[in-house]
This record gives sequence, C-alpha cells and structure tokens, in this order.
Amino acid sequence: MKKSKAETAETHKRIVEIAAQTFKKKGIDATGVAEIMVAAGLTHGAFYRHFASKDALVAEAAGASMDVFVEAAQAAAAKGPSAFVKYLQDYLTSEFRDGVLGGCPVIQMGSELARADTSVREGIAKGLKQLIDIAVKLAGDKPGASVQDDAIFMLSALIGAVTMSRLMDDPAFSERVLQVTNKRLLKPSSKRRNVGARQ
Amino acid sequence: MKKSKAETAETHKRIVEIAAQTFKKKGIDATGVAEIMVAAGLTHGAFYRHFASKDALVAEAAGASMDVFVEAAQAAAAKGPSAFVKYLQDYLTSEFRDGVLGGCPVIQMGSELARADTSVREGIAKGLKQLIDIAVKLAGDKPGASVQDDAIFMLSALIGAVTMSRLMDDPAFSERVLQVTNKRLLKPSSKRRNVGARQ
DNA sequence: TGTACATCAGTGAACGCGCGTTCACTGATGTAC
DNA sequence: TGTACATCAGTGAACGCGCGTTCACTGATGTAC
Repeated sequence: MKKSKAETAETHKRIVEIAAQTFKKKGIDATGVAEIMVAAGLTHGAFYRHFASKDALVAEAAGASMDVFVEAAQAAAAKGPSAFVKYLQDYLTSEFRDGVLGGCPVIQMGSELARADTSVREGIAKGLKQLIDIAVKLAGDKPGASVQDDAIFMLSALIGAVTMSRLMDDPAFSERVLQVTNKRLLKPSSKRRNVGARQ
Repeated sequence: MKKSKAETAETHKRIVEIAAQTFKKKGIDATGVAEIMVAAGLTHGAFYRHFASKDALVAEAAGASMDVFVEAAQAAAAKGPSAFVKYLQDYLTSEFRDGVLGGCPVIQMGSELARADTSVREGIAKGLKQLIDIAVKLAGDKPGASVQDDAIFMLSALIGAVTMSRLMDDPAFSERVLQVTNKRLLKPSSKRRNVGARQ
C-alpha cells in the first residue's frame, strides 16, 4: 500500500507532532515508538519508513516543538514590545506551566534533553538563541552587549520560574513563584526592569 | 545470610546514595533497579528487602539528594551572607552544572520529577522551601513579604540559568548564561541587587 | 551463659511484559516505454 | 494515453533484550528460654 508523496509527508509530520506532544507530557524514555504510531493511526512497523531510529524522532520532535514556540514569539514580537511582554506573561501562567497550550519543550523535557546527544540539543539551543535574538531586537535602539545579557537573564529566569513552579506541591506557592517572576521581570506598571531595558 | 541491623541500615543508605547519583547522571527511567544494586555490590533480588518498589526508591533518593543540598546551603549560611553568596556562585559554575560535585536534583532530574507522584515531589518541594527560608533568614532585619519574594526570584533564576546552560551546545554561550546570572544576581562588587536586598 | 529457634538480608532463577528494531509481504503509486 | 513494472508506505509477526517484580532457598543474626 504505497502512499502518495503528499500523504507520506503529511503522515511524517503527524508522527512528529504527536511525538512532541507525548514526549512533553509523559517524558521521552517513558514513551514508546509503538504508542506514538498507534496514536498516529498506524502500526509500529511503519515507523522505520519515516525515521532511522527513535533518537532521530526525538531530535525532530524536539526541534519542531521548539520551532513552534519560536514562531509564536516572533509573531508576538512583530506586534510590538507590549504584545511580546504579554506573550512572555502567558508563559508564566498555570495553564502554560501544565502544558495545556502545548507547553515548552525546555520546561517539560529539560533534564532529558540535557542528556540527549548533539543532534537533539542542537535544535533546542538554536531555538533558545532565536528567542534571545527576538528580545534583543525588540530592545531596539539601546546598544551594547548588556542588552543581550538582559535577554539571556530574562529567558533563564522565566525557565527557572516555571521549572520551580512545576515542582511545588502546594498550588498557592506554585502560583506565587510564577507571580514573583512576572512582577520582577515583566510587570509594565512597575518601576522595575522591563524587557530589554538595562537594569 | 541475615545481616545485623547496623549493616542493613548501612546497605540501605548506600543504595539510596548510589541511586541518587545514578538517577541524576543518567535519568530515572533510564536507570534500572538491577544496575543500582550491582553498583551497591548486591544482586537485584535484595532490592525488595529495602524498598517496596522502584518508585519508593525514587522518592527516597530525590529527598536524600535534596537534603544533602539543603544542609550544604545551611552550613554556608551559618558562616554569614558572603559565604552564602559564595555557595550560590558555586552553583553557577560549569563543574556544578555538569554534576561533578554531586549536582542539584532539581536541575538534573527536573522534568522527570515534575511528572513523578506526590511522595517524590514532596521531598523536592520541602527542600526548595527550606532554601528559600535560609535566604530569607540571611536577609535578616529587612521586613515584609518582598524579602521572601526576593529569595524565590533568586532561586528560580539560578535554576533557570543552570537549566539553560546545560542545553546550550556552544560551550562559550553556555558559560555566558551562568555568568550573566551571576553578575545580575550575586556579584557583591556591583551596585546591582544582592541576595535578600530589595530591588 | 548456652541452646533452640524464629527472623530476615541476600542469592539467583524465573515471571510476564513492553521495549526498539527487523523483515517478508501487500498493494497502491508513480515512472518508463 | 495505455501498459508494465519498480518503488516503497504500511502491515503484522517475530527478534533479542532488559525491565520491575516474585519467590524458594540459604544461613547468619538476634531473641526466648
């Protein structure tokens, strides 16, 4: 039952998307190839017509997941600084933390990705750098390396806040972790540091 | 071959320590019960004389790993604010990031722990709260909830920096991520915010 | 204190199971003539 | 355009393997008398 090129490409894309979702939700090691294929409406045997190995799928899924993320950031940034800040604030919500809106690969697979091989980490690192670049460009007129430092600091603080929030068993404390970082890093109404602004 | 109570307790402790190390290095799902027991100098059959299940070991190992971490922070804090800042700065080094000095369970098992059941997350959450308390106490005289907010923000920013640093494939960039957070959060020589100080 | 016995830490074989991967086969697609 | 054939996406059985867990057994420990 050979399929047309268009169908094959569609199937490939579907497998990658389902894999990305499942890896983020359940973890990479805890998700089997067969499980993904069944979710894609296929049997496990077809897997190796699309990928050389599970590792190859992991690399593609992590990269694709990161790309979706970066594109959304880019779209928000295109609407201006306040839309971008709004986008970052959405990152610090319980819905996002729990992966309801697709979630962030860095948060949801972080420690597994850190142990993965180069091909996997490349896609993640590329995405992180793109996010930094987007924040730097939004800072605009301000010069110097410290603008990039601001973007790095902001991004890593966001990642840490959501990571910590996910580990807190007390829901109120978990929420507070997000709010603290939101207040210190992003609240436009405060006198505190804003995105891209020098400290 | 029944063993004395002292020997049994020692063996139990050794298994937990080896498990904590291995889970942090290789990941929880990727580490087998038999592998841990062999590293502890036993056969896998003895495992269930010490733990009800692998999950029970995970909970103990995560808790123990967190406790070691908190005790070290407490010891540093007891020597005064500058020793504590020094301790936090060690956290932002490539050695620590790579787990050479035992490493941090939150960084190295973060995304797997976030998916773990309550008994596992309890130990981690408790440790995180203790770390926050230590930082709050060091801030000392200064009043208000914002001192606790400072501690939360600092801790999550540290976690985020090391997480991001681990994902960067470019070593120079990886190092820079750590340095940026060090500079912004901890550098005592700068005019920037210090530990526990209000922003 | 000395003896008899219950306890239980550790051994090693065995369990069912799901994993990643392979493969002979099917049959629609797409190409060469 | 029509026919013949090579390609290859998908099927489903099978592979070896390691997983978490169980269990009958061993023999030193620790307790009861």
